[in-house]
Amino acid sequence: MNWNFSEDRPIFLQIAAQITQSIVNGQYRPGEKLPTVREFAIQAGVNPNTMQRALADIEQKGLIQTRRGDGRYVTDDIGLIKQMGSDRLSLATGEFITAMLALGFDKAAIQKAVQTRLTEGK
Amino acid sequence: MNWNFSEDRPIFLQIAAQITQSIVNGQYRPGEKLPTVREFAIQAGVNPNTMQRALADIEQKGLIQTRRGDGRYVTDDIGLIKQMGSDRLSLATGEFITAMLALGFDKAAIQKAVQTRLTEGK
Amino acid sequence: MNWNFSEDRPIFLQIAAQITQSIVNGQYRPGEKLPTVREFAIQAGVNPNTMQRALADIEQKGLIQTRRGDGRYVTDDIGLIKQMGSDRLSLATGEFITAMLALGFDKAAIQKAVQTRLTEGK
Amino acid sequence: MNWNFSEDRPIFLQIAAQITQSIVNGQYRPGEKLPTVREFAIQAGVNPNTMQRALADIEQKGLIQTRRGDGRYVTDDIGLIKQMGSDRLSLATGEFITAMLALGFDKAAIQKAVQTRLTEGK
DNA sequence: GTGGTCTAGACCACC
DNA sequence: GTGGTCTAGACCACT
Repeated sequence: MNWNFSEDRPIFLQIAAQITQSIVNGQYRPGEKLPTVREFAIQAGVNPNTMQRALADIEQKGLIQTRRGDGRYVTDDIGLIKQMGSDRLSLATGEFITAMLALGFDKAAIQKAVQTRLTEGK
Repeated sequence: MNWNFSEDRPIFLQIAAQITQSIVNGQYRPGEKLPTVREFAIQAGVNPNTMQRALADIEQKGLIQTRRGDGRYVTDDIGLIKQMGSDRLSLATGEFITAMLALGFDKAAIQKAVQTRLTEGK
Repeated sequence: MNWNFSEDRPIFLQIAAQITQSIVNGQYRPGEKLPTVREFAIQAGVNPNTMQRALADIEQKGLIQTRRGDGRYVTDDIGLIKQMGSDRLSLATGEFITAMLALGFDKAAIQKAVQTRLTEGK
Repeated sequence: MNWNFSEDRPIFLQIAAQITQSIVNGQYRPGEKLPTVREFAIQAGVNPNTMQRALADIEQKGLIQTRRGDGRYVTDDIGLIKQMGSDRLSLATGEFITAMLALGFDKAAIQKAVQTRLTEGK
């Protein structure tokens, strides 16, 4: 995982987003035990408090669960994980398109821009 | 213009983005005189200082120009305005796609999501 | 005269400086009649009030004199004009060197920078 | 640092220039932590907001970096700092010489004035 | 009447 | 405790 943060958003949110991402894309598998807060914190080079907050954020969404005295585990509710991914796709797509339409681009232009980006990395 | 702000980002940035948008999409035309800081502030329901900061932000990008003792004007550099729009489209598209790929969606899924959204409002 | 103004200083001061300059360097000769405020204003593309203020500024230093019902004339006090030039040279040199020393450049570096600039246009 | 401000320029610009100067001349070293906004503000006898604006100005040029919740640090990019110094020297020299030539002084006169000033403090 | 600057003081997010 | 944002209100320079 590449832990480089931008300065315009809270670090803990960026961490939460990245870990969530890793769960959704399967890098951390359902039911798998996660590193400790301290390990995560060292790895990311942030204060343990910050990491704690990020994990609490994810837990609150149900993606991870804390077993006291044991550690944190990815949920084994595969449906929830998939749901989370779909939600993000849907939400991000909606925001993206709305913003571009507001800028005055028409549907064809947006479609073309997406197309170009998707194929250029080929 | 709809001046409703979300709480998770600085208001002055949201204002700057909205006014920039209005310039890019042609709502404010090149060379046109803008409302005064105070008018804008009242309209948006914010403090004149906040509005001033937003406008300074836009000016710093070259989209508007200040004539002291007179008022603020949209730049008449049409190229710059178009450029700004293209930049935003390109940047937003890149971020959107990168984020979705990171979530584990493949190109087909992304394309389909965009397609669906674009045609559904039809 | 090239009337292009920077935005970070009052326009009337920039105008005053330019006209003063033209008197010091002999472009307007001692005793010569100057254009009217209105002519000057049109030429420079500014409000007559602004030009008026600039000329008042110069007059207050004694470089020009107003003869009511007639017009404005450059002073015929050649000594004063020369003095004004020397003052500016001295003042500007002092400010320039003080600022550069404060930035940490030593005398040799400053001298070299001046030398280079003076000879490069050759 | 001597915090005495002239009235003809915005205070925040004067502050920014002075702090920039202190970074360029090595008074604040690369990577060093700067005083807090409030400390700086008290020291200079200005409102914290004014100081904040000055620091934001410097940050925008890349000379300092903000670590949120922690403090501000001088950049450790020594090249950038040196560059900034050179830029200022070059810019100031150019402006100085251009202005003096416009006043009608020839190269020899300018050179002599600089020379005199540089050696007189000896 | 325009924009620009400054002060004072409050509140919040973040580490 | 750190920086960031916002409000309120005043004053000034400029056109």
